[in-house]
Amino acid sequence: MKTPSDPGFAFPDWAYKPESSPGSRQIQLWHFILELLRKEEYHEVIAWQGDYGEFVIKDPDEVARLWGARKCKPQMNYDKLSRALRYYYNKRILHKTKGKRFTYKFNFNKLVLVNYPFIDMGSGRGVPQSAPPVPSGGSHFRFPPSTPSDVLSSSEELRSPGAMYSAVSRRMARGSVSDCSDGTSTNSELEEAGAEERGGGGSGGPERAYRGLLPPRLPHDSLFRLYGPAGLARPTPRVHGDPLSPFPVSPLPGPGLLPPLSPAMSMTPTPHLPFTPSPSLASPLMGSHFSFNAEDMNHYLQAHTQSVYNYHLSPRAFLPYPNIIVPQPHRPALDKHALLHGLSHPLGQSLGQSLGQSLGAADEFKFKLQPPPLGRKHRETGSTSSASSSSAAASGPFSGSSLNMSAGPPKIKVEQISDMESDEEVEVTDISEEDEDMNHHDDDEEEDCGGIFTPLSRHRLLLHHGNGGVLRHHSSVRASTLPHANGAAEEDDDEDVFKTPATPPAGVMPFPALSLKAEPGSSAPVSPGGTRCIPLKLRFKRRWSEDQKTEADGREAERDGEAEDKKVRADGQERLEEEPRGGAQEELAPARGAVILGLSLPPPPPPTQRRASSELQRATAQLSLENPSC
DNA sequence: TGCGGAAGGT
DNA sequence: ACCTTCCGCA
Repeated sequence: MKTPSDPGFAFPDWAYKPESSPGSRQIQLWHFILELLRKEEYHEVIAWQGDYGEFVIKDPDEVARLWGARKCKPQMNYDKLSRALRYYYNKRILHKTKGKRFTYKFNFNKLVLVNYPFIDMGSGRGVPQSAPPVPSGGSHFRFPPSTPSDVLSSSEELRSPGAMYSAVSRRMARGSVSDCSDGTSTNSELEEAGAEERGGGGSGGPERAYRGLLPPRLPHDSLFRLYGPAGLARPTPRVHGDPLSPFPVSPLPGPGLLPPLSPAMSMTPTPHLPFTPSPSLASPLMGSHFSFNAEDMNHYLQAHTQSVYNYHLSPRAFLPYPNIIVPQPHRPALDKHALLHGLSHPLGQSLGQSLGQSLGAADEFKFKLQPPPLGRKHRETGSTSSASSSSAAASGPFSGSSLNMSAGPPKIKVEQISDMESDEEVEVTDISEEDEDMNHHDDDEEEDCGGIFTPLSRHRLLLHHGNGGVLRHHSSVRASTLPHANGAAEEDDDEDVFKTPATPPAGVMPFPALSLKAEPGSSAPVSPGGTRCIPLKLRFKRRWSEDQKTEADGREAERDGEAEDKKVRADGQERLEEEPRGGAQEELAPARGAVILGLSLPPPPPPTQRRASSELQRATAQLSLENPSC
């Protein structure tokens, strides 16, 4: 199949195809939905609601019309659109919120938001509820078990928890946009509409901010600092450079090596990933997740919610943003790495591209994560979730993140090892798109890809990177080995997704290699060599130790929240927020961090965290929804 | 309303 | 692969 190369790392197709990108003509429905959700202009027709990732189609006909316009299918109607949405159930991209009309919920874990930076779920602003998606609890995310579909897919598609973070970041990076890529596109109706509203609305504010989020890759250091490594302490490591990497990159290898894929990536990964959740990823080793301080973690968490973050991004996403790339001036090492990875220069290239190209194009990155899980379906029924949850957590959603790229030498694949049946797969997605040019004007809210990377963003990104890097390695490495710790994992699949968060420990890391750069104070750049040189093992060990500590703390935190999901809905979002807090936090934390990195995120988080969220939200990029060509 | 099979298109 | 279209069932 797809696998291109052997190796392995493959993203789900849907995650990273270029076509999927928002801008592209081939935009996928879920991408489109996210785009609409992120735009205030459309909040009257579709908006985040309640639970994290939950949205309501307020005007089905209009949404269908917009979708039809985007796809040049004038005959589109809600009946058809909803059929398409139902297909997502099996893919686990979406679930239906039972009992609520026209209300669906994204399974962020799987999504690759990458592509969408915009996702912000909530802009909150306008929207009433706004808040969407963010999970406060971070972990909570679980979906409701309900869906049978969960089953799964095995494919790569879904599952990877860990990844999420990355995704987020990526998204940020990307910005969205299609336009960027296409250049042309974009605009169409949506834009039009948007324009109108915007003008009046003021949407500008937040969104713009959002853009900033993503920084280019470089930041890791910065990020790191921000949060302070303190916690971490780990000196070393850090990450590497890439920040991003959530994906994939290569894992292991050297750390430093790879630069991150995309800017986006950078962000994400790093930090935290929460854990590794996925079986695959998570390796035993990892268990620990990376460590960051608790505090740091918390921050992250707060900032975003984990869940959301989990999305994977698609590779392409990165591409778009040229800017993202790393700022750092030099980084020789990176370059090299970049090559491997695909990332290349800072500037221009977006990771994505490179990745694709380098790796081989088509598959671009192949990060393969794991094989698809089989079992889910069976389990679904059970829904059991809770138990699994923990386990799940472990494997969690996030785990996916680990993506790895294989870049260099070490290639680490993330494949599952055995494949057990478990499900967990890791996904990784990256995003890459090509970036067009570097410049986009920021201005636009909508389109600009460029905007995304504003300074602000950068900072944040940086943070992520720092941490992330380390983690990733672990994860990646581990992934291969790991079995799920929990047996439960199997079951959860569905839930997994949501759960993800919980496990803190692990760490997540999904990000592989890339990140690793070193960072420390000294030079940012990690040289590939350098980093690599150091034995990874050592590094891991160190981390591991730390992680373990953390884990211990965090671990239990996880809870499930299964029931909650469902219920939550009923209550409303609010509940969500509350729950998470307790023990969950810790767990979440990692996740969140990711989020932060990533970026965008959903909506507003809970009150406490809101601020972070908001920032994220702001960051959101813009995209154009419709397709001009039609 | 919502689900999901089936056929077909790209 | 990802819908789009159509349709029967609940």
